[in-house]
Amino acid sequence: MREVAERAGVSAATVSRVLSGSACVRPDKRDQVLHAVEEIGYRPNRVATNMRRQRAQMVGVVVPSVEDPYFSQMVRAVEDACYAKGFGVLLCDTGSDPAKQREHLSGLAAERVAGAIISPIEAGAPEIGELLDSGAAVVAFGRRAADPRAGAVTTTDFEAGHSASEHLLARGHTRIGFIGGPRPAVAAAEHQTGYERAVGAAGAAPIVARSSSLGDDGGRAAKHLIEGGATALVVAGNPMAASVVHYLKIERLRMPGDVALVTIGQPPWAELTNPPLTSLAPPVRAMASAAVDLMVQRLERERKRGTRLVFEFEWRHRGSCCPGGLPE
Amino acid sequence: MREVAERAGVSAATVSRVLSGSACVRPDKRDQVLHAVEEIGYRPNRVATNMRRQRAQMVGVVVPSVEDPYFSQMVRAVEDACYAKGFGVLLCDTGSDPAKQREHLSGLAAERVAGAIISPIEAGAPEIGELLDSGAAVVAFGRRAADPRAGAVTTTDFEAGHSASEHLLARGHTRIGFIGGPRPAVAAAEHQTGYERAVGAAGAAPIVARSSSLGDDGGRAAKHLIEGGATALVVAGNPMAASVVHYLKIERLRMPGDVALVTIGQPPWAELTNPPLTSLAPPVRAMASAAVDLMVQRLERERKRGTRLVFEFEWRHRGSCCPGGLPE
DNA sequence: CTGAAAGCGCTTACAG
DNA sequence: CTGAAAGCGCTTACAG
Repeated sequence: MREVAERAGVSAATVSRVLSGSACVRPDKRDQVLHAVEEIGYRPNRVATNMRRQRAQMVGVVVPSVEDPYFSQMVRAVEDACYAKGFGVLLCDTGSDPAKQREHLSGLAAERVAGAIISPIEAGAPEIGELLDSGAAVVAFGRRAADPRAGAVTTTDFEAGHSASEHLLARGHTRIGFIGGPRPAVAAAEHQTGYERAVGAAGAAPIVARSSSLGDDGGRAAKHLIEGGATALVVAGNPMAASVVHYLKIERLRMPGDVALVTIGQPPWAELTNPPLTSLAPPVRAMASAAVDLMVQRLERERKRGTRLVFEFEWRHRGSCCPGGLPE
Repeated sequence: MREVAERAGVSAATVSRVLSGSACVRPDKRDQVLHAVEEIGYRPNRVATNMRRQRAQMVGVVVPSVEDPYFSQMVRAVEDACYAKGFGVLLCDTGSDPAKQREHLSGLAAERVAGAIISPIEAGAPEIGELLDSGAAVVAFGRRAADPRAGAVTTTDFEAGHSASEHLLARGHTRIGFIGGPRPAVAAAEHQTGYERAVGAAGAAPIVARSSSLGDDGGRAAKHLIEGGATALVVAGNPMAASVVHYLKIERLRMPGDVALVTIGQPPWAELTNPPLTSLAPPVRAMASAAVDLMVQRLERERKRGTRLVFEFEWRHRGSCCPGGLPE
């Protein structure tokens, strides 16, 4: 920058003002600066800018696994929105490991990111507070964070579990199984509660299998439930759904004949299975834009409490539940 | 940090030395510092560290779309390796848009990232040179970059196109179609050349449909080729494969009876279709670790030319090609 | 409209 | 082993 200033015959301050457009500069000087920038091939050093501003133009995105299409979509949409607003995206994949999540969260605090959009495994991790203390605008995605200062974009998870179950009950199923995600996930717990309430209200007994990891043992869970007499399954989460579908294929169990399936989640391959999957789709893209908007709002005007937004799932009636794939 | 130094009764230099472990410090002072850090809840400011070091402890990862499982896997594996080595990951999704790629590349240069792992749409984008000029260690992933200073981790794309075609020829197919990715992709061009060579050597005429976008019109391409008499298809890329499989489902065309399919790529849903997909799988995880290793090597000892590593595809013989899913 | 100057929070020769 | 001091490349009151 000094070089540019010299060559343009102005001060560094003026160069800065021209480049940032922060103040008016006489047109001729402006042109000289721009010219010098061109000649030298000057590239502003963003590290220095961040240093000066005491804040990195970046937002951390914390997810349990980018390989889950739910999160790939989310990351993609968040990246788009951030890019449009001039933020870089610092991707943190926790692999569903609480320890790794904690390290990533502290890392983001040390990095002085402007904001973070996190899908917390541990909603109550103290590092979330640390991140907020560092001045970052935090928005939880899909699951709420315990800290009230964090905003949140969530889905109607209880309702999803409930209506998926009712949908199956309405089709005459009385032995409905539930396969959900690992314990700490708040959303997964709500899916299950919704399921239990619906099934219980119908006088049926809930039969639940819960997986410890993200989908690895969905097949085993399905086997367990089906041997226990289940004729229908509510399956929450894409990796879990993949694992269950794979198991059914191997066992040559037909959907919906042998087992009816409703999945909570919307993997891109839902239409490629035979039959395609009836599912409750979370509006991931809309949620992602909303999350970034919420973050930016918090950045602009300081607020004490984070705003919470709730999105509804959308039915995708396809063949895995009722033969024709038709609703009701 | 000043506060910590005061409280511990030492200089800032000593605090820095304790925290970075860069030099020996008398144990008692060390403890005092650590204690003060604890008390104040001091969090080092990484922005300042980066500023001082003139380099961010970060690596940029540039991909056309994280939603393509090929890249989700790649990003995940790269993130893992970077995390282990203490680097943050700056994710840049270009949406296959050359202009966005250029902006992202310049952005990474401005950000003074230590390195970058890029899957270039435009292998010859001058911004790659700019990034290298900024001092970053650049490794191309899946496609080579034109600049010789960049390392590369690629696959045997020509061979894949060739052997996929030969596999189908060996099964008696004479009218084999090829559906590949958009033009600028080097890998896609090589797949096609391999296909053309194999088909040509067998005395058959190549019939090619190429998509402009990443998979959207795979169905249309398939329709075109099948109406043109193709009894087998080589399909390159996950999004393209999804689109083709979807089309075949809708048209109730059976694999491999009506159309035999070999895909180049290995989506996680390859085993969920009916029948499962015979494919040539790129060893994405191994490639990703190799890419990070290459990057770190370049970081440690300055070299003029980038190393190039080539990986082979692995056959996954399943049902979409020959009924039993058996090889040969 | 513009420049001189201070300072963001670290790290690292340098001297002791 | 340790401290004082310089400096990384910007931005921004402040004074003119």
